[in-house]
This record gives sequence, structure tokens and C-alpha cells, in this order.
Amino acid sequence: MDNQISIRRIAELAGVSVATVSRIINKTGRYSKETEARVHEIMDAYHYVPNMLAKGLRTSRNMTIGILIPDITGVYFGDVASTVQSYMFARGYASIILNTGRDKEQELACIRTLQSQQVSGVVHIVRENPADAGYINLPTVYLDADPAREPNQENVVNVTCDNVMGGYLGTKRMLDAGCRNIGILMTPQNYTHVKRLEGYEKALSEYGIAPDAGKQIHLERMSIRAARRAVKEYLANDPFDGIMCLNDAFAIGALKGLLELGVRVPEDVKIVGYDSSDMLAATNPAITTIIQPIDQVGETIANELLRMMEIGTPGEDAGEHSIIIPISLLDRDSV
Amino acid sequence: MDNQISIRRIAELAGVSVATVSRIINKTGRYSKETEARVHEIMDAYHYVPNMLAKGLRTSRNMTIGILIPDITGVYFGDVASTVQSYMFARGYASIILNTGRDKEQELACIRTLQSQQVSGVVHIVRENPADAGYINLPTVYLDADPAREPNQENVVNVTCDNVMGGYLGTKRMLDAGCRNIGILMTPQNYTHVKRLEGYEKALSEYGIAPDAGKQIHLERMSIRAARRAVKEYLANDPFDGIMCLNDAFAIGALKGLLELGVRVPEDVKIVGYDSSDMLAATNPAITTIIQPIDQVGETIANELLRMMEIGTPGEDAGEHSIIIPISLLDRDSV
DNA sequence: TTGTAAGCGTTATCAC
DNA sequence: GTGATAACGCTTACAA
Repeated sequence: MDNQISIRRIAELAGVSVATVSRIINKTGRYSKETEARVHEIMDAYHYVPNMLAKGLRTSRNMTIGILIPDITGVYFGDVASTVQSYMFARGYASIILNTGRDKEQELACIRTLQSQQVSGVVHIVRENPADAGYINLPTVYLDADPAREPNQENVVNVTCDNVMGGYLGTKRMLDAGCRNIGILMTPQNYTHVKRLEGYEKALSEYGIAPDAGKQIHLERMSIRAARRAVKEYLANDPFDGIMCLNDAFAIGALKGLLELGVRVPEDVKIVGYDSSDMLAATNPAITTIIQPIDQVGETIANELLRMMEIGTPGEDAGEHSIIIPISLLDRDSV
Repeated sequence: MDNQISIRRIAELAGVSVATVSRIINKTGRYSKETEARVHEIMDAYHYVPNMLAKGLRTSRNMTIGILIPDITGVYFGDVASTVQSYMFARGYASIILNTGRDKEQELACIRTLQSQQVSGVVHIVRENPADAGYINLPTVYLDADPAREPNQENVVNVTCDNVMGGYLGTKRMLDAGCRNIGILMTPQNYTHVKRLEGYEKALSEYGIAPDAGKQIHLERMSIRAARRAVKEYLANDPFDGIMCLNDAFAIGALKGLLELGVRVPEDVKIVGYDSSDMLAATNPAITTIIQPIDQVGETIANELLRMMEIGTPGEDAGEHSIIIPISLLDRDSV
């Protein structure tokens, strides 16, 4: 009951060779219906479970991928990781999920671990810092990395949502609702935020409003608290009538700050957030937000990875090296 | 640059035997300072990464654990899993995290996968359904499982927070604040909720209030929506002045429902929630809540697992089979 | 201090 | 249709 039973023992019990058992397990080569039945019977009876270490060692392809993520806890990233995990599991792959934290050191350690574990591919979810290309040529899908960073490599795909469109749609919604003095809450270190800013400015310019750096509130940490404080400060100088918040924490913080100031939302100031539908639905008023389609992102990542892992080097039908997924705006009560 | 370099190749390059290299890598046995230096030099130069599959196969102990979780996305569970992962990583272990979903089938598949991967231990985070003992005797730590379920097995530890105390403290806070007609929002399938209910009733009885099953609002799904709807319905029949919500979604839903009804919180009805500090801080008013100490839970789980994995079978200093971690109440504005 | 070699559980290449 | 057997990369007696 303690140690697992091996293919050899199964072979003995069934009175055949290990080779035959292996063939039956993998449905390769030839074997008679009868031996097959007998072997399966024994495997079931003894609860045989294949040893993926041995298999992986032999085939140099264990059914495992690595998922690198700044912090599983993050809502959007965590959800995507979760989707990828489930999707890959259904395809027979286990996922080693590693929190990279904010630490560069840690990130490298994670990469080494994944290599040690001989994963067949890597999903690398990235926040601020462009990741080092510390791999030895493993199929890798990045989420939200700056595509310019990677020298259009084989074996590497970048996936990201349409950030320009996100910034644009959110801002436009407020413009359409009458706002003319819209601030933006962002983390400039983040590649996605830079693109979203682009969309924000595009929307403004369509309304003949010149971009004004003074309306960009730059925050280092993506925290509710920081956003709350910042909004209160900035509002004193410049009476915004709308705020584009580039993530969920910012949106919540902004709302809290505004409410504490006695400002009415959306009557006096309007807000658009980003991500985390649930959380932003929980506030009062519920916050209008840009939705990145988590399932679609997860599936795209998984499919791209599978494609690369199965074809080996992409070669001919390498597909795109950069994939952009459309987003949408979810109207609620903050605009 | 493509395929990884092996210990054998390193040995060749350094002009020593694989045994010596292995000793140096693992710092076991004897070797001279000089060979050590030379070998390390070569390993660095060629970016040697040990193959954990081979190592694990040989030692039958790859440095990997499995984490089974209903859904990484869940706030409390996800946070705990994240903590465990980081903690174990620091100890040299990688974590295979698997979403078990709500499906019994899927859960078994996950367990088989972990066995296949030869993990050294398992963390099993459980929601509603007590898990099958589908393992082959692996060190396992359960979070929030009903301890009565497991026949006080070797190799198994149950960790949970003090649920009775949680229900008690939350309810008592509302009683102290003057409530006398307190409802409770719960999922009776969930073991932790049953214990929390116990605490709730204990608090009531201390105030001479008899338990009244009519005040228990039973919900199947832990969703914001369900809670919102339920609160509205029930309030029509019985004018609560307080609601003990046994998870964060319930608390948010309850608040939303109340607000929509024009009920003032906390003036007319008070609310206490459970978990998810961030989310419950985001609402307006911010919700008073029971805090389960995530870091402590994660560390306890990791330590217990390490203890079992390293000692092998617990034997003598087996420690407790069931560990209960204290919780606390965080006062905010909903009471 | 170092080397030789067996073996971990598989798969795959040969034979038969 | 089936069976020996080498090999995957590593650890670990046992020898030297």
C-alpha cells in the first residue's frame, strides 16, 4: 500500500514483458486484445499510476508546464493563470505555478527551478519589469510583456489585450457623458499602462483636447490606499470631472477618496476602472470598467503554448509572434 | 544552447568522474577544494542545471509538492495557496497547483496526477465536499476539512482557523452594539460554516437569545448575487437588525441588497463579514470582518508538511493531527 | 580523495 | 505479437 507499483511488477503479474505493458499503456505498437485486457485488469487491481519522472526522463518531455506570475493573488493575473492551469490540465499537463514576487533574484530562481523540472513550456506573466531571457530555449508565452523587448524570437509568443483600445473606450465613455477634464491614474513602469495612456490621449484628441501631462497621476504601487490619497491631493489643485483608472485598485481607491471628500459619483466626477469585474461591481456605486476577457486570454495562451510544444520549433506555420485580444467596456453606475 | 548539459558532460570537461561532480553538487562525501573549484567553474560556464526528474527518479524524492484547491481564484484559499507556494519555494520545493473545481471526478484526476508526478507531499484545500482518501499514503495537510472525516491517520494533519470563535466574535460585536435580532448568511454544506454557526449561537445564548432556525439563511452558492437577493427577501418577513455573513461574497451581497432597499448601514442594520479584508474595505461603508491570518495559516501548513516529509512517517513527535489557528475581528464601519 | 557501476521506472530499438 | 535490453541523468555503495 505504501510504495507505488511499477510497470515491471505489472508485467510480472500479467506474465508478459515490460515492453508489452508499455505498449499497452501508450497504445503504441501491437498487442493482442487478450493481453491488453489482462494487463488492464492488473493495473486497475493494483492501482497502477505511471511514474512521470521516469517517463519524462526517458522521453525528455514530462507533461508539465511552468507558470511564472508576479503573485497568484492578483485578480486578473491570478484568474488567467487559473484558466491556463485548468485548460492545460484537460490536455494532460500539470502546471508548476511560481510566484516571482517583485524580486529579480527570485524571478531567476524560478526560471532555474522550471528548467530543473524539465518543463515543456513556460507561461510568463509579467508586471513591471521586462523579464530576463534566462531560458534555454523553451517555448514561452508572455502575457502583457512589451513585445519590443523580445527580439522576435522563435519559440516565443506575446499575448496581451488591446490596451490602446481599453484606454480609448474608457475615456471616450466619459467624454461622451460630458466630461472635459479627465485625469488618469497609472503606473508608468507598466507597459500596458503606457499603451492605455496612448488610447486615453487618442480619445481626448478626438474631442479636440490636448494631452496635458499634469493630468497624469503617476503611482508607484498599485494599491487602493495610494490611489485614494493621490486623488484627494490632486483634486485640490485641479477639479477633474472624470478619472480613468488603469486598474481595479486605483478605481476603488479613487472612489473611496472622492466619496470621503463629499464628491458625488457620478454626478460630480465620473470614474472608469479596469479589470476585476466582481470587485468593481461590489462598490457603491458600481464602477464602469474595461473588461479583459480572461477565458479567452487563458485559452489563447494555452493554445499557443501547446502549438509550440507540439510542433517543436514553430517553423512554417509559426503563427503570430504577437497576439492582441479585444476588450470591452462594461457600463455600470460610475459614469 | 539547446539541450541541457548533463552531469556526465561536466565530469568529462572537468576531467573527473560523475560521482565526484555529484558529491560536489550535493556537498556530500569528500573532495578537494581544487576539484570543487574547477567543477563549479565549468558548471557555471556551461549553465549546468540539475535534472530533477533524474534526481527524483533516483532518490524517489523530487522536490515538489502538490496543492489541491477548489479554485486558485478564491480570495482566502488563493492567498493561502500563494503563501504556501512561496514558503515552500524558499525551502527548495516547487509546487504543482491544481484546481479541483467542484467536480469529484476532476478531484480524483488531480490526485492521480500528483501521484504520477511523485510529489513528496500534498496540501489539500477543501471547500464543501470532504475529499476522498484517494492517496497512496502521502503526507497531506488539509485546510478546513472536517477533522472527524479522517480516521486520525498518520501522515495527515488538519489545519483550520478557529471557526467557532469567528462566529462568536462577529455576532458578539453586533450584540454589544445593540442588535437583538441577528440573522446569519451561510452555506450549510461547508464544514467551517457549521462551526461558525456554533459560535453565533453561543454568542446569542450568552445574551439569553434562543437560537432560531428561521434566522439562518441557507445559500447554496457563495455568490454576491445570491446573498443580495436572499437578504432582500428575508428582510421583508423578519426585520433583522444585524447579519452575520460567513464569507466575503455574502457580506458584499448583503450590503448591496440592504442599500438598494434604502436601509442604512450600520444605523438600521449592522453587518459583519468574513475574510477578504481588501474587498470588504472597498465597500461603502467598509465592512467589519473576521480576519483569518493568511500568512500564519500558510506557514503552519508548510511547516507541518515539511515536518512530515522530512521525518517520513511522523512516529514519535507526530505533533497534533489537528491544528486550530486563532482569528481576530477587524472593526470597520458596518457595525 | 576519487572512480566504478548498479539501479531508479520508463521508452524504444532491435530481434524473434 | 512479444521479449530482451540499452539508455535517459542522477545518487550511492563499494573499491581503489
